Amino acid sequence: MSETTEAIMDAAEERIRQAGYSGFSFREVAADIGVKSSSVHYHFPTKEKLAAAVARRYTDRFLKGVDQRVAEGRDIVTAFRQVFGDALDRDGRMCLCGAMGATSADLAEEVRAEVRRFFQLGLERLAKAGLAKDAAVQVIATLEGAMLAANVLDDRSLFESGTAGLV
Amino acid sequence: MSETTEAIMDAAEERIRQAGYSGFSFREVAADIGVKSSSVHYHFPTKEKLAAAVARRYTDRFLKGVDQRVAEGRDIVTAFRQVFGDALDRDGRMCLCGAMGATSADLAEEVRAEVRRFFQLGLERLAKAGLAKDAAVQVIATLEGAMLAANVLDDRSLFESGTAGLV
DNA sequence: TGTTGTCTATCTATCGATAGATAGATGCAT
DNA sequence: ATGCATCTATCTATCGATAGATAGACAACA
Repeated sequence: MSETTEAIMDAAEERIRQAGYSGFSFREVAADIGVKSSSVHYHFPTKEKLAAAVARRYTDRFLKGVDQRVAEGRDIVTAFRQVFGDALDRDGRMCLCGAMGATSADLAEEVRAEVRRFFQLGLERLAKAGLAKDAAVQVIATLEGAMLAANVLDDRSLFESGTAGLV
Repeated sequence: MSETTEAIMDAAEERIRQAGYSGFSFREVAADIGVKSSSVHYHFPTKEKLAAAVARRYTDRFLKGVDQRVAEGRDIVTAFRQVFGDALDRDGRMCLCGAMGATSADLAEEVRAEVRRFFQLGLERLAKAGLAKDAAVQVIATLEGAMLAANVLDDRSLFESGTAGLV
């Protein structure tokens, strides 16, 4: 993947996490990295393709982080909590798939499928680690919701306090 | 409040819950109720004012539902869970303030304030009923997140299973 | 007659997307 | 080694559609 392609995806991820799928544009992403919007189209023919690629990369990176922490000996719930917490700290924003999933019904089909994949694989990881279905759903739900609350009220500590009961 | 004003708010609420703040438009709302977009502007001068009014009505209605259930003898967490569940069932969509809050950083200031109010008053109600701060945040977070997961995966039962652990 | 509400018509700005040109790198055949 | 062709990556310019917003005419009604 070329340098520009990666820069486009980075900028797009940040924009989407801030404003959602319908709230980001080729022009903004292009301006962020100092090219023209037509150049973004060269790398990603449509908005749908760009958002889908960003979502897939996000999910893969997310799961990799979880697996890594589990390999280091942490229990699965703590691993999830840390990776969500990192995303909140490092980027200071919503979960990408939470931001897009909130308008799931309005997403282009390919994007919607990637967002679904994020939740499905997350639940799968938790189930394979031995959690019952209810517990797995509760973990994902609480983490996503706590991230949302922390963003809305602009108070990072809400993520900690909202998810403390999980572990 | 006039009949048209109410119809506008109803249509806007539905649109926003489906597509978020930046995903709904005056033209769509107008078409939904069979008027022109300029007529919507007559009742709500700006998009910001319209969304803020819809959010305030939503929050007030939401809290009224909670209070009512508490008055009927239900415990506060069950009351919250039922009201969230009703919103999911009756409207089949995200929580309005969840849908907008996901892009909180991108909202017009007045709208952002109303979304904040929803979370603040929700936490306040839970705290007044005796819940510790951590517990209150966890309840709101889990309910919002479970609604999100149910929407993304298009499976209403995920809301039940994700929030069963709260009560 | 004045108020209320809706209309038509229009404005400016931006959207996603496309066409066509260009400059530079790469590859290959003579 | 030279010269032609292709590929890559960007540009400028533009498309039709749509966004939010506004002005002014018109109708209903008190």
